[in-house]
Amino acid sequence: MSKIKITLPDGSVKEFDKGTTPYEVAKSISEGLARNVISAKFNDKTVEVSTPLTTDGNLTLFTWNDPEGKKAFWHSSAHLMAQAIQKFYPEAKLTIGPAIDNGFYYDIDFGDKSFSEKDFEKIEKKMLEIAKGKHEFSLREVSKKDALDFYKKENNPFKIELIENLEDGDITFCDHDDFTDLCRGGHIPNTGLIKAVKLLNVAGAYWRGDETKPQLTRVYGISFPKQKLLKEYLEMLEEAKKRDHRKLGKELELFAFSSNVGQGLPLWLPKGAALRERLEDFLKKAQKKAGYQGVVTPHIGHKNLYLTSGHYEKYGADSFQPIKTPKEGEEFLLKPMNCPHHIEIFKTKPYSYKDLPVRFAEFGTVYRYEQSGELHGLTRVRGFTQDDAHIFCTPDQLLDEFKKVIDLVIYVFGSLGFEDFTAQVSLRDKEDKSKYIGSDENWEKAEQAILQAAQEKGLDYKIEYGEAAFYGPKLDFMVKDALGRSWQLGTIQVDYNLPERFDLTYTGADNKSHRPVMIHRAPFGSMERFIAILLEHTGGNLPLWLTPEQVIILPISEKYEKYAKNVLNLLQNSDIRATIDNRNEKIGRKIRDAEVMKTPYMIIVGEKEAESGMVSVRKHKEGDIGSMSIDEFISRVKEEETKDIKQFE
RNA sequence: GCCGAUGUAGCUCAGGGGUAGAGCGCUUCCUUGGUAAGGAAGAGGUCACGGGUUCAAAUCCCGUCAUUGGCUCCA
Repeated sequence: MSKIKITLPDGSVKEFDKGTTPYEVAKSISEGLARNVISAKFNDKTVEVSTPLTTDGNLTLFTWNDPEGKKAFWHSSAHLMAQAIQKFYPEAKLTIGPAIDNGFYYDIDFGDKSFSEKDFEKIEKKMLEIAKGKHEFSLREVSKKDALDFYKKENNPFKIELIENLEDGDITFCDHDDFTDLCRGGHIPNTGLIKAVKLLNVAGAYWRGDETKPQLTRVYGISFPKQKLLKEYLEMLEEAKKRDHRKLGKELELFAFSSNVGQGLPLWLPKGAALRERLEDFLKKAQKKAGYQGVVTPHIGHKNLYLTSGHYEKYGADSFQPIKTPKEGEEFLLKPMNCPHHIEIFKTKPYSYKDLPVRFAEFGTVYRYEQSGELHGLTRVRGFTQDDAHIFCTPDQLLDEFKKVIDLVIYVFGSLGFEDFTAQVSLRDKEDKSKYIGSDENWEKAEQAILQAAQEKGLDYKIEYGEAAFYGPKLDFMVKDALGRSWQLGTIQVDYNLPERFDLTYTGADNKSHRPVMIHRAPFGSMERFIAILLEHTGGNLPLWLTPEQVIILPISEKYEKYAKNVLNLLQNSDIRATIDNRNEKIGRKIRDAEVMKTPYMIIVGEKEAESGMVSVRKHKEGDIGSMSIDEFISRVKEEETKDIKQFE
């Protein structure tokens, strides 16, 4: 029998009989690995653990602890779920059922039947029941004709469409138990490994993600090889709910919504407004150092402005509609972005190349008509404030300016503890250029500038095609919320096109007119979304320099209120945000309430303190940290307040 | 916008064809208490809104609005 050489990830090469399976390779390494191996990759192609290997190559074995292992596990679970669902809904037409980051889903056309959460329990039960049968997943090749015949018999147009787009010879079916599905592979050995199952939710999803195509029912679920892991996962979800910014915003009295004002229009309560202001001040300070100049522009702009910019053509129909002046019938739009206004500021005077770059910054509030179903807490709203700025520079300055903005974004993120962001370079859709304005040449230059800047800054970025703005490519900084959903916060965009549309010029050293390049940028992205994500990351335990109330003074009884007031004055003189809790409550109660409100420091004052002129300090979550002089306490707070914030250089 | 779910007191929620409940919060009184909930009394709700079915609707049905999980979208 001929032999094949298998290279393992550690570089070791072993010889096996031709036709050896990954499972057998695992077994040759250790029994334990063989028990746990659930998926494998051979020469960068996902294979089944039972696939016979017939050539030399690199083999990687995966267990549940590898992301690839989980993927195979969840993908297999999707098959199982589809099978269980078809037991109750024989007419349901299956489409696709992939693994996702946390679990799996299957998109199913239930026809005129409906499927809802009420059905979850019976499906879960059925899945576990089938799983116990330890049915093997086995992959087999089928001809295109046979595959089409199979689904024609089932009258499933979705699978037929999928198969029609596949090459003959490249089509495989996966069987387990009495269930067969079109599938390219990547399964666990058998259903028996699936020990715990939970369906999570149902949602509508368009076939192939296309709004114009039929809507299917997407059933989400998750599964585990141990019951305990499911329990832990559900507990994790519960914990994440506690960090939901919508819940924290209510509890900490930061913001609210009112249907009388309108959906997606946040109301900032005093504590939230003050929090925003501190963030704004923080950025303003850094921007001042970086050579930005503040500007202020109105909340509306003439429709012509957006006709010129191209925004009207692109978004006009999906925006809040123009406001008209009563007599002249002139049309104004609520501004959906600040760029055209800043461009008009640039145009108020002629520029020499010596004047550039100019950087106009504004915390500009904008209004966008987001479809009602897209609104989400503070992360997706209809009225929000961008920490916006536009840099107008010469083409020569572009790279350097762009890199400086990257520094600023990273400074902002670092100061607020967002270490695990993803940098995403958003480029044009290669296939469909009609969605964008401007020449190929301009786009080429702009995209190259971003890529070069990102590389030179050593950013670990990924490229997404089709995610660019219509006027230029972007570098986006994405951060996840408590539930792992990714949100774009900071953004930097290069724009050769709007300067052209608005005919912006500066005079060069050659005394000729030249076209400046624009950088659009917002390190926070928007105040609303940034604060939302900040709350979810900190669980509401904001850093001391940001937190609404830094210190609460808790008198033991009303006898010590006078001393408490003295302490309050001293703290306030040192710009420490403090209040007194002078309710007629016991100290234990006051402490509990302050802990619940996540107030970082509690000062307890009673007879001892009033006599000695000291304060007893308790730190949130940590408890009593002893007594100290008021001066000592003040310097402690001041020190902690500044330790998170380094100056922007 | 689409598919699904939800909407009961300021908050968190239970209930459910016969006219409204709890805990917390709030008000008043008692208590002046040393590191996570002191005690008592009281006020507070056209059960989101609009229709329909019914002798009777907060409850069932339809619509609207809002919230929410996704999809689509995101200048």
